[in-house]
Amino acid sequence: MAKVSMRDVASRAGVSVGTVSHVVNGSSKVSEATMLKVNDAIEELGFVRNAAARQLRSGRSSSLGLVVLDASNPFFASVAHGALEACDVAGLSLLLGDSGTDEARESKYLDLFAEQRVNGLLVTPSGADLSKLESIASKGTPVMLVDRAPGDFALSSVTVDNVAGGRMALDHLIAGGSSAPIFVGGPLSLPQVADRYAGARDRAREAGIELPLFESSEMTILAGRDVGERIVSLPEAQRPDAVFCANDLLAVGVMQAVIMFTELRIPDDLAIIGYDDIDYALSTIVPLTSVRQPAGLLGRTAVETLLAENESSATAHCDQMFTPELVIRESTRPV
Amino acid sequence: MAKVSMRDVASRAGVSVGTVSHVVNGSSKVSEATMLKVNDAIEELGFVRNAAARQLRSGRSSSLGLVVLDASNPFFASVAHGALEACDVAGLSLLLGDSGTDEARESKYLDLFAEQRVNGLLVTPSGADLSKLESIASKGTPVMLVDRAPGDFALSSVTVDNVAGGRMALDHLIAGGSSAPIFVGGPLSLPQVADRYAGARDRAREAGIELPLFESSEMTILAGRDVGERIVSLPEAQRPDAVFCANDLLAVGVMQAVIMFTELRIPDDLAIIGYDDIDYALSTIVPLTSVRQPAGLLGRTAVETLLAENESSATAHCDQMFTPELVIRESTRPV
DNA sequence: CGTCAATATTGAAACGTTTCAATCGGAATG
DNA sequence: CATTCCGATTGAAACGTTTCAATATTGACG
Repeated sequence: MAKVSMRDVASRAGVSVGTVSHVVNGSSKVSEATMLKVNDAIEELGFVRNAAARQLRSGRSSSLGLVVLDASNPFFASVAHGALEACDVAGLSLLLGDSGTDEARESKYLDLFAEQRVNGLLVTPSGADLSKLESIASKGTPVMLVDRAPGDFALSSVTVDNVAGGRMALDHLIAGGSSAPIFVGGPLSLPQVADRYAGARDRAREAGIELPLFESSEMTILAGRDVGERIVSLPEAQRPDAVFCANDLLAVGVMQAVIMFTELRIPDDLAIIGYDDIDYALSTIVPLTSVRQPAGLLGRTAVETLLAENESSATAHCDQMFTPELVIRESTRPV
Repeated sequence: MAKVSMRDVASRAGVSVGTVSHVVNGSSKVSEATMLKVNDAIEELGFVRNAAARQLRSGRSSSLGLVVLDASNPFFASVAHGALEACDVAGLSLLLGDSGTDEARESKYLDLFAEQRVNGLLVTPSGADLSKLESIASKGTPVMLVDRAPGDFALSSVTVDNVAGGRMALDHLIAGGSSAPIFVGGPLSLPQVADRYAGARDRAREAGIELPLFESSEMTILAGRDVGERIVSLPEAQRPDAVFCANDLLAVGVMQAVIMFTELRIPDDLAIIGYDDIDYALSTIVPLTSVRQPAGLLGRTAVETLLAENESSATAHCDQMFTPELVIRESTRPV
């Protein structure tokens, strides 16, 4: 066990502790010669700086906290991945928390991270009440909401524009000639789903068509397959010519039902468009057109914005909204 | 910004700093009355203990480091999830690192975590040379390899028995009546793939049959589809009656090729079995039989073992190997 | 050779805890 | 009333840095 402190390095190199600190941090001019001596001593002794001590003395911490709803969900995994990239270039460590959409656990992580005096907090909150986060932010720890709008709370956020995404999807379907599209997604209590539907319905109305809602119980492949079975069993006159699904998993489920139970051709008889553009989207039987959400970018931007806010110690809150991007593949008709 | 220290709490409560510490940590008997006073003061002032200071003084850290190959990969996301659960019960924080299978980045995280004086390190190493990890471990920081055997290096590990998993898969195929199975997977330089193949081939030989290898370039759906196309274009006499894929993504790809290009029925004409049992496995068109790897358990066990080793400060290294589990669905013939 | 400025180096005081020997105040005992 | 003992409390010394005013060293210049 190496318990080597700057004191040891200093005495080995024949200089003072202050000088060692300067060498290690480049905080002040040090002559070529002493620098060499000190670096040699560090090498020989295997000195490793003590983050706790430096943080205590300097007051600056070198870590960020990230609390997600479910670390094993690919979307959040990508968010974490992106956040990590940004931390990397800033030389920061990332503390990970997983609330499992449980407010108590979320709160526990918040407390834990407060003790660590993290430089900032990235949180996808579980509940509707963000007052604890607000109070943390007002005490000086920058807080950034991820994939969640702040509503009335005074917090910064990084989100993706779900209304625009919904509109985008319908735009594409209509341009491809669809005159009887439907929307699949749910529950509508999820703000993300509600917004996507709202955007899509608006665009449909502009074209003078309705956008019937086929609500799903959750956002999984199986739920999508259930809805798909409902769709294919409709009388032919009521059958849609296009389906917009609130995420890719639903779209995959719908596609499976269509292929298993009908002879309908995709996209000729029925176009399908998903949302998220997960990795599996381009690997479905008929490659899936999808509205891409930049999960990694979300994480990276959250970190960068937080750091920038920290820098400028601006008190103003900043809401950053990304515009999703349409990725056209073979499950929809070309325009 | 609340900068409240124990000193502030102490003076507010009219006691000494030491007493506050005892109240906060329950480290020594404190009378009911003072305890109340102190807790009141803490509440009023909004005191939060400073992890850096306590770590510096006590020498004990309260965090673990986890370095994975790719944080956005669902397998590692689950590992992280499991590790987090175990940290949770132990009251530890988890620092996350993502090497992207780059040894330099891995090394950078190792250094970063060394500065943080983490209580232990969980690592899925990128390269073959584990001497840096070995040296870290010998300096006193417990290191646990995750999903990777230590080979000749003196390190503890938590893995899943890939040989047994491969054997298990073939066992099931043969029991279902297969007489001409093949193996799909690659590159064989991945120890995981090589072991699965070895186990499967052994079992096949015991039954007096060969297990031809269809090597894939990587372990993705697309690579699987490529191999699938090769398989379906074989002359009928050479066509296998069962396919064992080194992971589920490959299996999905093979399945897609079979459904797209042939009239073969799964499992009657061709059985397919995958590996990992990812969430999507039960959502494929024909639900996929798979050899389940307990990713979450892997992470959780890694943390628990590491903590236990830490406790006992045992110098002996411990290799823990899980046995995978066969999950039978409709893509294989029942026995 | 003396002086001055510039540049390198030093020393010591924090930072907020934990920890432990020392002290205090009572209650119980003789 | 003096003593002993015991639990509750205190005070101060670390822990390993950073930081900054103060000092030492150097080189250039007159």
